[in-house]
Parts: sequence; C-alpha cells; structure tokens
Amino acid sequence: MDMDSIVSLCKRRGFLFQSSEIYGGLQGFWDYGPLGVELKRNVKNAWWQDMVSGHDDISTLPGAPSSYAMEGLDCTIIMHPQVWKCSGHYDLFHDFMVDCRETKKRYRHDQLNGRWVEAKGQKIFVTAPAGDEEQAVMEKQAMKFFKIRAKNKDDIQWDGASTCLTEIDSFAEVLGPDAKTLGTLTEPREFNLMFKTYVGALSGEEGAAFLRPETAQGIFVNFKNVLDSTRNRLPMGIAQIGKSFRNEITPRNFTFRSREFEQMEIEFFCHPDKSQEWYRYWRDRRLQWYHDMGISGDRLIMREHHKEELAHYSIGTADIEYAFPFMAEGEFGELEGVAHRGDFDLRSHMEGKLDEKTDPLTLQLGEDGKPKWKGSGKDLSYRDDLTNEKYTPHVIEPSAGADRATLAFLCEAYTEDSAPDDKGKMQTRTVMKLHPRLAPIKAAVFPLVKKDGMPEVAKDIYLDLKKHFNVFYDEKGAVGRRYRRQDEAGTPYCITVDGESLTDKTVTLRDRDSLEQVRVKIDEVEQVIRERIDE
RNA sequence: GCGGGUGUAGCUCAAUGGCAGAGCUCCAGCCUUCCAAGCUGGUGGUGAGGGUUCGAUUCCCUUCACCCGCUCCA
Repeated sequence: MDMDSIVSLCKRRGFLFQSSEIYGGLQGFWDYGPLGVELKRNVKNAWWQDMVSGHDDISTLPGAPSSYAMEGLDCTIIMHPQVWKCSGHYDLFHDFMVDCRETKKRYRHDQLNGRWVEAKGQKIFVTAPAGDEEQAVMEKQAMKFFKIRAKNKDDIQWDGASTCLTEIDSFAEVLGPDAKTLGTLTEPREFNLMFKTYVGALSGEEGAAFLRPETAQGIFVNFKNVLDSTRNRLPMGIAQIGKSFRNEITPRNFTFRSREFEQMEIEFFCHPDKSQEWYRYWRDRRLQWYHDMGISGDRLIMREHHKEELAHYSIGTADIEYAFPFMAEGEFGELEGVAHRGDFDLRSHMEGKLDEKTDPLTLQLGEDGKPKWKGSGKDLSYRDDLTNEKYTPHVIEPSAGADRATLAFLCEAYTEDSAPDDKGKMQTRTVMKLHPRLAPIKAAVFPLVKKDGMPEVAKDIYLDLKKHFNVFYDEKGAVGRRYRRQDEAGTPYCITVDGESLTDKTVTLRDRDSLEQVRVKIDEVEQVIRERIDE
C-alpha cells in the first residue's frame, strides 16, 4: 500500500486538501474537503458518544475498578499566559536548546557554562549546567576526558573564567556536560513551539499570549468548576475536543504532523491509590476503541514506555500506535498517548510549577530561590464527603489526535481489489472500507435507469432517508459506474430502484465490501441501514 | 535544520526555445434493466516570482510545496 495512492484519492474525492493551495500551500496545514469533514466529524462524534455522552455512569464497566462520571468541556484556545508557565510548556517550548548527539540529552543553551582548558597539547571547552557545582563538574569532566588522575590535576591548565555557552560560536571543541567525545552538541535551536499572539490592540509584551499547544490544560484549570457544577464524586473524567497548535520544526507525512491539529483528550481524576488500576483500564479501553472502529490488530500496537522514558511521578505511559504506510517496515506512528500524570498538573496550578526531576515533587525554584512560576493559589484538591478524606487527585490522561485517527482510518480503509465489469473482464476497484459509523455517506440511492418512474421513487426514498442519515442521490450514467464512485467515497450501502420496485415496493441493497445484493422492502430500508451501521 | 529528487488538465503520462497532446475522469445529449458498456459533443493545464530572449512550459536565478534519506518530534 503506498501513501501516494491514498493522498491522491483524498485529493481527488475531497477528503483532504492542502491549505491555501491556490497560493502554493502552507507547510503543516491541511483542509478537510466535503467527504473529509464528514469523516472527521464522525470520528469525533464516535469518540464523544462512546466516551462521554453515551457513558454509563451507573454500572461498573468491564475492567474498571468502579463506576465513574464523565463530563464534557470546551475551553478557549487562548488562555492566561500563566497557564503555560505552570504547565511547563513555556519553559519547554520557548528556549534555545542544544542537544547532545551522544547522550541524547537536551540542555538550555543559556544554562550551560564552560571554561577553556588545555592539557596534553589539546585545548577544549568543558561545559556543565550552570550552578554552584559547575566548577567541580567541569574539573571532573576535563580530567576524565584527558585521562588524568585526580592527584595530577595540576597538569591541566584553565584559561579564563567560566563563561556561558552562548559566547561560543563553534561547538567543534566543546565537550557536552555528560559526553565523552568532543563536538556532540548540536547548534542551538529555538524551541518556539507555541504560536505567539497578542491580546488587545497594542502588541506589547505584556499582552503576549499563546495559542494552546494542548487542550489538557483547559481541563485542569476548570477541574474545580466542573466538580462544583455537576455534584459528581470522584472518580470523574473530563473530556474535550478541540484545536491545538504547535509550531513543529518538521511537519511531514501528510496530516500526521500538522501545525494546527485537533485533539480528543480526557483527564481522568481519581484517588492516588486507585490510579494504577485506572491507568490500565484506560489504556486497554482506548486500544479496544480503535479495534472497534475497524483498525486491524496487526497494524495497531500498544507500546509501553520504558521506565527511563517516564517522568518519575508517572506509573506508566502507553502509546497506541498505527503502522502508517509512510512509516518504515516495522515502525509505527503514535495515535494516542495514555499517560499516568500523578498530581503534577493540579499541584502545579495550585502551588506553582513543580520540578519534574524531584521525588516527591517539589516547587521548581528560580535563580533567586523563589518559585520559578507562581501557581494560582487556589485549592484544587478534593474532599471525599463519604470518607472525609482530602487529597489531590491523580490524573490519567488518554490524549488522542483526531487528525491522526482520521488518517489512520483512511489508510486502513484504502483497498484495491478486483471486480468483474459488465463484460466479465476483471477491473481494479478502489474501495474505502470505512467502518459504517465513520463513513461520510451512509447510503446512496439510485434509479437503475433514468426513466419509467424510477427516479421519482428513488427521490422519495432519498428524501426520506435524508432525515436520518447523510445520503446521496445519483441518476447519471451506468449504475456500475455509480457503484464504483461510492466505493471510493467509502459509502457502505447503495439502494437501487428497479422495475420490480414499482410493483412490489422493494429495492436492492448493495453491500460495498461483499458486493452482495439483497431485496428490502422500501418501508424497511431505514431500519435495515440503521441496524447495519450500529453493528 | 541538512542532502537528494519532483512539480504539465481532476488523475496517469507525453512533447517542445515558436498554436502544449493523449488516455481515463468530469459535464451535456442519445442509448441503457445491476457493477467504470457504447455513440456524439464539450469543459479544462505548464506551482509562484524574476531574469536572458523577438519569443520561455523548456535555459538561468529566487521562492513555495510535495516525496525520499538524515536530524528533530510536548
């Protein structure tokens, strides 16, 4: 299966277009066409229905530790700038960073200091994170590099005082803070991953704001509002679907990495003691959802992060990944991350940005010893009125990409098979085998030929079905051609009015995947389609 | 961010320093009783900007986008 065919079909049939195409396009931005907008809306609606509005909050669902509540939310894209400082996005997304190719560690360009040092006829610049211990660390690094014992430390000659790495132009002679070889640091790169804008007519820095890089923070800051307005007890999930923006360095692979994208996120709040069980529940539940929507088992995997990849407070993170056609053999791309986030987010919005490297989590301090970013000071903890226990809830976060899911469904659906034409000759048929729930058009209605009263009957059926589903009417050309067109659009059912229909009030219902036709009474068409979609 | 490639009609592909062509698609009409049939007619194109030239889709420069490899990826 090659990606070009899928991209071509998406363009040809109106699933996806390049943004601003008549002006040459814009990297990292994509538009959904008439079929695409229906498909993506169906993806989001299926998720919302299955996770939120259709949620059974009375029973204990299979695999769940208990029953739980689910609520929805729709927050603004631009939020108070302090939100991103306490969430950590500001620090993470807004600095010049250097990466070490050897150790894969990343440092802020302006937070590495270093000194020139010479020994054994070689002069290098050793670096260390700025701080009280930087001198000791640099000495240790230098001696290790030059293979000099501690007792001979006078063999190395320091040249000049400690200076910031920002003063150094070429990194060829620079030794990274944890590296063994020279020149492993990349050029400093600006991580300006948040789109910046200005609130108010004046564009001064005091009005600076950001387009959200994730929908999650809107949920955290509204946690108390939702809790107070719904009378819910924990455990409770809050769901949100909405646009997010990241100024990705390298957008690529069709819509997979876009700069404007839509997320479907749940923040699930629970008691710390139960968080591990809830993590497993959500991980398994979300994987199953993709299966239920038609993604086959061998192209979908769940990858648990290794311990080293996890923030220390997290019990686990699992990525649900799909084998996209543009990925190398055996490689997968992330559809959704299910993360155990502990109480990091709520506490950061209460107390101020926490330091992820501490255990237990403590307030991150600035150079002046004061909290780096102040929190809201509002109490976001929860009092269980049954046990009278007060605690800060732990959070499980299933965070899905609506565009990535849509793309995966498109890729999974794309099929080429062979079907005989009216002369019995085999022809390649392109068919989008989308799950009926996701299909943009649920059914197409055709008169077999454009005469003998068939169009009139077909139009009546069309208008009747239109009240319930997105249906499509077509009377032009040969019926076989009309079937093929619907195959490419992913329409699961075609209803054809023929001569018999006029006398016995039945039509044929043609199945997209099996090509089978069954006769159905006109009065029962709506119900038959409804049953098949819900299967 | 680096290197390589590509850009001609909705799609697949031709051609040329001098009127840009075909097949399929699409549209209209005729015909047509179940899987891209047939006949007639029709619409439609050189990614953008600049330069060289009498004349550029073709040569040169810039730019944009896409693809491949590396890099990166909350």
